Amino acid sequence: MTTSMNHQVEDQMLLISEYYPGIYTQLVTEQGEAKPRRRRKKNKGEASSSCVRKRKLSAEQVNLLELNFGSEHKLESERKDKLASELGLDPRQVAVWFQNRRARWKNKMMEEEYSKLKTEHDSTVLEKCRLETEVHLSLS
DNA sequence: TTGTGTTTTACGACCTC
DNA sequence: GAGGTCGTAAAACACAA
Repeated sequence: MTTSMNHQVEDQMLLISEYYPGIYTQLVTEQGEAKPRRRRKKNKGEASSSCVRKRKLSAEQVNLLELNFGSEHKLESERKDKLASELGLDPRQVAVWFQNRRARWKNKMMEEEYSKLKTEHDSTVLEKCRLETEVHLSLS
């Protein structure tokens, strides 16, 4: 737990734009023309037919994954294979875990950035009000 | 219990390099 | 073509009523 806390602090010290330079522009398509994504078909194949249910990763597996994510958010294939064999997982699972983890991290960073901007905005509005009152008083 | 909201795992579609 | 993001399905989990 303490290590993941350290990673959280490290995370906060990095600017989100360093990792995702196009983070904001990616949200809006060019000309605002959003192409509707096609719906994913349900996988009637492997998972359901072979009764392989989605299972949660163990705490140890998650710990090791978090540790790796803390040191590097991107996953090269060599590292992916190594991690997968260490954890007894499919390399695909490791890749998916990293994808999802990056998405969660990005959301967290966005939330932090939003609340930071909101605080700045609020204090600016307050200052504007203060200055307006000051001008008002000096004119009357 | 069970209904409901949230989180986690997984994947398809699309994008970028 | 490999590996990324995005959006979403569905299982797993938490928890109030």
